[in-house]
Amino acid sequence: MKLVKIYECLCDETRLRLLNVLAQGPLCVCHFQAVLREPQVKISKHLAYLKQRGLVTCEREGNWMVYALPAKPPRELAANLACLQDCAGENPVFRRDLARLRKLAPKLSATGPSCCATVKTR
Amino acid sequence: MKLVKIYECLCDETRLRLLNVLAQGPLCVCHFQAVLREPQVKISKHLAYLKQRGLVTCEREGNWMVYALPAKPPRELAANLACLQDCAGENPVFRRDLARLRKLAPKLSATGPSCCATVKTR
DNA sequence: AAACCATATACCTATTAAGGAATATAGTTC
DNA sequence: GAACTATATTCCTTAATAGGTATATGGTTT
Repeated sequence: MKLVKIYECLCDETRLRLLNVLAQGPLCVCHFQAVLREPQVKISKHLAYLKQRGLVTCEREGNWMVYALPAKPPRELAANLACLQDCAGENPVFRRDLARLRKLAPKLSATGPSCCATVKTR
Repeated sequence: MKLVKIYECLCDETRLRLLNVLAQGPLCVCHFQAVLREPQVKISKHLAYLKQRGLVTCEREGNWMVYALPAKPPRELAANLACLQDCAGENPVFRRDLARLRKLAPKLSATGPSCCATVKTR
């Protein structure tokens, strides 16, 4: 994976927020909307951008699309995601997102992918 | 320093190469030209870009402009520069740049800023 | 199969950036 | 001060990206 391509993915705030949230576990688009409070198009397009460059994977579950970080990310990606985690803790926006995610968490399955689909089937 | 701004600086290959070389120590523009084998305008403009965003500092020494990484970079920057160093080692382009820098090194002062100016005055 | 839901895509506009050619600037040397 | 050197800036063209509105797609439910 080309280093520049990784950084291109990281140089947009919305995408940083998506990746920061994803570090906590897989999530579907509608939950991203709730956590980031951004319109569906915006979220969807940035996820598509990330997916095309291999920064995230996705899987359909019924009506929902569940996005996740790659299971075995290449070295450069792993390093940069770790670095992002390291830096994101200080930023209020990222912290607020994680707070909202946590408020959502009780409704999510503890075991399955943390998504609407899982919520529904339980 | 905003995280996104850092990544904006990192998402261009020329700038990555500049920063990779700078990790070895300060350097002037003409040496960057020799190491990267890129035209002066290109180097100069990318250095200006980096400087404006605080990723590098510069100081005039006679006719030469000596660029360097900031003495005390903010946490996020330090983390990302370290990460870059960690990743760059595998990339042939970065390695080749460092090899060219080393070939230049004997001509450079061991103590002062590794630049033409220093070379001249010794 | 029709209505419905979550998500993706197409199309548009505005902004940003990259690269090159030519020229300007700041400092040095004679 | 005139010629010279290293570097910066201006101007241009081209390409990429962000964001929004509207619409399409794929799967589900009734």
